[in-house]
Amino acid sequence: MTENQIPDVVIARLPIYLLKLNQLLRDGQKVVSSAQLAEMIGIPATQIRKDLSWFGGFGKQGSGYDVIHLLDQLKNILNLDRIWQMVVVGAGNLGKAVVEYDGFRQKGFEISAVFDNEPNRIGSHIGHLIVQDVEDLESFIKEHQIYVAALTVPASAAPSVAEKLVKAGVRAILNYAPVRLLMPKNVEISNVDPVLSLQRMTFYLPRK
Amino acid sequence: MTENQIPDVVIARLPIYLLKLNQLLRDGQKVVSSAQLAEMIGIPATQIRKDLSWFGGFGKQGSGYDVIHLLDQLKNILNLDRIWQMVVVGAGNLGKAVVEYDGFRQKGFEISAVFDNEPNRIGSHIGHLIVQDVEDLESFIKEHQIYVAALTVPASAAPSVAEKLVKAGVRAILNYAPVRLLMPKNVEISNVDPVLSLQRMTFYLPRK
DNA sequence: TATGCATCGTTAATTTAATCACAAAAATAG
DNA sequence: CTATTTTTGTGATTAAATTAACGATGCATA
Repeated sequence: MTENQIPDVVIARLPIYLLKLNQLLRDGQKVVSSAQLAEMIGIPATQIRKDLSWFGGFGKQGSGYDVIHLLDQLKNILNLDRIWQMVVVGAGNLGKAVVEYDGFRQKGFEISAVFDNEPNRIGSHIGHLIVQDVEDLESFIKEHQIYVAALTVPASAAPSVAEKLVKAGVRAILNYAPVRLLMPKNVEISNVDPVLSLQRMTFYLPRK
Repeated sequence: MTENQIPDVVIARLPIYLLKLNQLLRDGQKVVSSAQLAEMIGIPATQIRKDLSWFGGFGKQGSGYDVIHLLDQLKNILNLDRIWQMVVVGAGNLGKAVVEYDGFRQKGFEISAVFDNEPNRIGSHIGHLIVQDVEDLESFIKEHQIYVAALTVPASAAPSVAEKLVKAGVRAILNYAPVRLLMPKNVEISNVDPVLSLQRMTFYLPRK
């Protein structure tokens, strides 16, 4: 039972390749070598080739990778050859910013509903959406078969809301709350905490 | 010259410990063992001990770590025993959200100015700040000795603005633009790109 | 004060990831 | 058509990170 388990770090790099390939596509470049891609991204070429080889050979010896073909393949691998419906829980400033940010839709993540528990927020408009009562969260997720959610509630509320999301069927959570959520291992979680990033970087700064 | 180089991954975990310790402090817990901390965070206890041991022994055998003391030590290690002044470049929706988010200030990162290049934004108010002309960015950074910046401009503008920041003296950039910025290695960069996180997670989702 | 238990700090072992090195394939030039 | 160059894909190697193991130390209890 030696399952060909692909490392997480490899998966995490694929979206970066995707980003760069999209840029090359816009620039009208048809073919790219691992060396060129590597230089643009700032990692070794051999790592790109190794990463891609987990999924088979996408390149052509002597010339490199066809940009469009590699893009298609990566989208396929990452399950990005479809639109993902997504709910946002928490309609405060952060939730509002997430809903109004157009980058999600552009990349295939469509926000189909926003929820909150505060009566004065429920019913208000954010973009083209109307904030719904978090009471209706679970039924909405089940009915619309939602697998992806963004969590923009305060840290104190995050664990219980996350649990609700998972119970209803969500399998990927983008967590903006400054807490670490413990999840069953069939649920993916990504933490968006810019403060943690800053706190990491200050380690390397001169001590004034 | 066998410099005791501390791995990046270790540094990246310290802010997570900090986050949890702050929570324990608020909960009034005085002492915590590596095992308890580990369980709360969801990583092995031995990793926490190993990580901390890079910086010396902070714990007491038989009982564990004094929460306040460990907090102090970690803050010290991460250079968080001070306020960091920070500029934000880009006063669009994202920049506005960043400036209005109170979490930075609460954790010791004070936003001291916002810049943009659009004439109709320059002079407008965001929170208690007035949007300044990006022309004045470099002189401001030099004059106020700013080392930290958040970049909330469009992807197309990000590389040139980043270069300006670095030239003026910034050494840590929180990059919200969906591009990979190549930086000299004495400059730290953290990318905040929730779409990349989503694209990573969808790999693990059932294929519909 | 002595005994047992809890927990750290650290060295060693194991696992995982990154890099090297090169054969094979395709393109290009002569 | 052949030689040369380019570039991939991958097995082998090296490096790095994680995990395990355990001695040493402090605490609690009788």
